[in-house]
Amino acid sequence: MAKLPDDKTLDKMESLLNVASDFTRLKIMYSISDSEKSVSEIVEEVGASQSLVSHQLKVLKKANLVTTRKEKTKVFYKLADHHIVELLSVVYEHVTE
Amino acid sequence: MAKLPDDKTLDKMESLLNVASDFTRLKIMYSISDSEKSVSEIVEEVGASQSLVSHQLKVLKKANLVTTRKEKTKVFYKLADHHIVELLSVVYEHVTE
DNA sequence: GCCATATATGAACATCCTTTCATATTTCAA
DNA sequence: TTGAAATATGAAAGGATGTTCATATATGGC
Repeated sequence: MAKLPDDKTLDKMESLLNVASDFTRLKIMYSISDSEKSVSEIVEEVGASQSLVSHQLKVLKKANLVTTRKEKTKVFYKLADHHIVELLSVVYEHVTE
Repeated sequence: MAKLPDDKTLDKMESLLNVASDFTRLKIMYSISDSEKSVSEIVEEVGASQSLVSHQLKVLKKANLVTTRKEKTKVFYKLADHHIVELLSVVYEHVTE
């Protein structure tokens, strides 16, 4: 395994893991892992309140885990890159083996 | 990407990510990623207090991320399996690309 | 048994986080 | 421009979490 990363890198790793480590946000990430979805669609799929989903989407966006596209009154969210899916896969494999 | 896992699995994923998402614990995991180490060696390498390291090792052990081996007065810790290293790698790649 | 070393534990504190509730903002249609 | 739909925001409550400090427990050598 590689050497211990410097503190700055470890900080970023901690942040990423922190953002990923939430039940609601995990559901949201899975919800948009196939294709982009509007907030209301995510709310529907995830089964959480509109407010909560909006708050958590903001967290995900601030951490650059998702990107957005606006169309009329709707806002579509999707995962920022493939690393996110890989991360979810590795974690999923670990807990379901 | 796969379907949304059931709540039980998501709970486990959340727990694993939660445990991994801490600065001190990340350092500890890297410290023992090459080979097993005693608590005092980990304390030395990580640069945190003995108490903190012991507390966090307990967290890691409870989550089954590490295993232990006792020898005389020393306790050696090592990563439980290869998934942990993979997880660290994926996260590292994401934040350093 | 007694001491020194290694490790673990418990309480306390401060900080951060998730969630809810109420409300604000934006955008379009009529 | 008024209303409705979609999304975002702010404050507040409640619980969880990381860290420190002091102390306890265990183990082996003498």
